[in-house]
Amino acid sequence: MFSEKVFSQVRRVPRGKVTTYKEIALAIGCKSFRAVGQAMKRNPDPEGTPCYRIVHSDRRIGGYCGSKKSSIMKKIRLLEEDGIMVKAGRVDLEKHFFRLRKNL
DNA sequence: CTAATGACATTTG
DNA sequence: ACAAATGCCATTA
Repeated sequence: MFSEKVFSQVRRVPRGKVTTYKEIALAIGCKSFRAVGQAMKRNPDPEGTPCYRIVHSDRRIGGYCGSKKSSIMKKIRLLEEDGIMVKAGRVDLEKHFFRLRKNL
């Protein structure tokens, strides 16, 4: 399943690190960042798949579940628990960006 | 198979 | 920075 591959990448992300939909998509082998997000929505947290570590490429958090603003708050909370400071829906990708692809 | 949608990305205004 | 438009892939109706 496509989602399974997505989850695999997310699990590879260590604590205190985040990754982008694009990276995950590329790491999987396609360019469907959206399909990645969908996989999350369909599976919020199957068994150890912290989707809150997934952020946009613009340093935005985006959503998490349900609406938007209300959901990012929870994401921020979880990210802070991991040691990632989030300000106004922005994450320090340069500090906590985990590269899934080996070569870069 | 086609149409529509989605927690997106990128470009343009 | 935001809005709109376009592209791309997967899933669902």
